[in-house]
Amino acid sequence: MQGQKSRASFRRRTTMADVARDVGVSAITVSRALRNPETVSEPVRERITEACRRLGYVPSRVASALASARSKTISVLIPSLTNIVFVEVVAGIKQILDALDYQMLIGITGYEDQMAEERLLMQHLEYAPDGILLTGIDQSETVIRLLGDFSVPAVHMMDSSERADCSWVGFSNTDAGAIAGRHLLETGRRHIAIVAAQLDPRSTRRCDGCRDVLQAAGHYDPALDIRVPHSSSIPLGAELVQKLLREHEACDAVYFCNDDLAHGALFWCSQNGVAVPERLAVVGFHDFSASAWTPPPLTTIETPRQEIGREAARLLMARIEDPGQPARQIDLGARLIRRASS
Amino acid sequence: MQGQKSRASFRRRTTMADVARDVGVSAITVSRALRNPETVSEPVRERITEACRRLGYVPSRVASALASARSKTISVLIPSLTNIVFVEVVAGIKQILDALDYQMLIGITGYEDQMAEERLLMQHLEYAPDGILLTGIDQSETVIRLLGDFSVPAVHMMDSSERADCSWVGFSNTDAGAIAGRHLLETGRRHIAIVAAQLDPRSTRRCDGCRDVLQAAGHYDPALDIRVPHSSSIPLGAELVQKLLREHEACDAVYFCNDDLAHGALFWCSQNGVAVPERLAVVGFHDFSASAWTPPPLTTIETPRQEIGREAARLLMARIEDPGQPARQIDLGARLIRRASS
DNA sequence: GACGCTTATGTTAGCGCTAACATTTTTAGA
DNA sequence: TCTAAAAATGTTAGCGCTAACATAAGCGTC
Repeated sequence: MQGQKSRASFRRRTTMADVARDVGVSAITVSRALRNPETVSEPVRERITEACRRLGYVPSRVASALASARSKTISVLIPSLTNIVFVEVVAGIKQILDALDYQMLIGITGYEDQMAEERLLMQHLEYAPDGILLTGIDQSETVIRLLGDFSVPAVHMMDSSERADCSWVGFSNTDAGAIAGRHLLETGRRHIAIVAAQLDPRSTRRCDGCRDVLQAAGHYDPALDIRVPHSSSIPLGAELVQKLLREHEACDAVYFCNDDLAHGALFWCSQNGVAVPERLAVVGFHDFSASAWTPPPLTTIETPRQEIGREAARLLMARIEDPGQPARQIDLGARLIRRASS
Repeated sequence: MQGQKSRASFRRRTTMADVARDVGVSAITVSRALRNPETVSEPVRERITEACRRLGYVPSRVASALASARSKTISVLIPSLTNIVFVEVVAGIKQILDALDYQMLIGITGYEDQMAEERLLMQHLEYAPDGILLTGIDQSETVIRLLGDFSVPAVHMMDSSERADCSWVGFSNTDAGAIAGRHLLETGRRHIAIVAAQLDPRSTRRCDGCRDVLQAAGHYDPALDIRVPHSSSIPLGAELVQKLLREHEACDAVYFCNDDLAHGALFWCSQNGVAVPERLAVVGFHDFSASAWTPPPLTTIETPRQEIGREAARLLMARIEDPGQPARQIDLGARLIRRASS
């Protein structure tokens, strides 16, 4: 317990000054040896490295962040941690951040109103993140203004936009929905239901994209456009398909805006003698790992979620390095995976 | 662009001193008004609150952390972000932290060796976390020593231990495996396979628990104890069950140490005419949400993952508040969910 | 009305590090 | 050999906040 300090109750941590004293150089030299090794002569650098190890020195990021105005931290705001879709995005982000020695703070917006996102952003600004990754492109004016006021670079994920003044990495949800609609029309379906849950701007756009295609072909039936606010799940999919078939006998296809709804529908159909795709074609969205194995395997729209996370993180890092850089937009697309359910 | 500061290129953020100057008090009074409102007289407090809002003041956690030696941050070390099991634990943790205004840094150990965990811990110590949540109880001596040296309270999750000197929240993987083994024996199975992937100490313990029960009953066959290092997935489950049935005709039951393996097995069986449970009983582990819907629904061991996250976070917070507190152990148990697959 | 006692606010210093500039030492070039 | 440039290291100050210790103001009390 030597080296006890009055302020805190625990053993005082070894500081850069301790290492400097040990080696016989100034603190800034230690700082340089650790951050820009090439600016320190080799013999000194080696003695510093050795002393760090010997003394068990662990640098303080907190002090570093305060002194340098660089926290080496970014905030990631996603709607949910239990939805595997966003977790995969986060996993992609983390891959890139780990390599660049950045940390990530996660904020959960919870599919709530824009006010909630503003509050969450303000909380995260307290941590002085060097950048922010946001889900979707429908942030409020306040959010945009806050980001500007605090000069925090931001990249939006999982959607697309025409605006040239914001950076995003994602795909067009509208186009992706349209792909599903076209596919069902092309396979001869004429009574196509659109079923969505967990209504956020992105799933709404996916539905609208599909609807527009059906409408243009003259096969849109509003009674088959079912959007419920509940959160997306397997049981909900089972429940909704059951209701749909009971109330709309003519319905011969369903586009679900999430694979888990589609899985629920497929399980229910296989357990209740509804032939898929003969009686009912099913298309999902996101291509979850189980979708290749459901009875029957699910036709769905694949979205490059990890890749979106990685690219968004790369883009954000580039903008942190060089804040003058113009906004960039990266459309990674979404594509139809055709399997036996349609 | 008024208020430009020389050091950083962006607009200088409003500080506590700015607010203090505006209101005509000292900085410490502003600090108190924000952290311990009851220690500041009402009129002053109101003027401060108003000035904060008007000036768009956002406190700096970085400065606060440095000055107070409390980062209001904890580190959570988990093996993987793509495995839903750990994400659910994290979701539980986050619930508690949000309410207490703590943030979480996530570290991914990647099922790797203990050295990797040590390196990761050292990295996280740079952020001066107020506490750490670890997965499993098999950390190396170095990890334990580091935590002691830096006086960082730790709570282990997802497993149990006899040791009274460490805090954990979880369940006995050994017992959980034993439950599966007993269940299969009780339903008359005599050629029970144990199949595991992603071998970490916890899944190994789950297998060993099952093995010991089979052994005690005289029905353990080492040839049916199959443990592969690959990561757990649906396709792997399908592949392994196929191989198993081909090579061991007598086998009449399988215990999988993860539900996704079991799902793969069930899908393969249903697509290849293997009757479950008549020809082959299947038991999984973790009770994923899809397990109630597979063909047939899967018998599995339910583990309270969100609850483990919540309780672990609560326990950690209690130990941060009062470091003198003795270590506590909370066994939340694991229980058999019997469905049609056995 | 001087005494303690509480409540409200202020002063000072410093958390551990790094930016900016200053200085010294080395190296290269004419 | 001298000079200029480059490389290596140091000095100073301060990031924005809070702990610890003043101090001042209110308030009853004998």
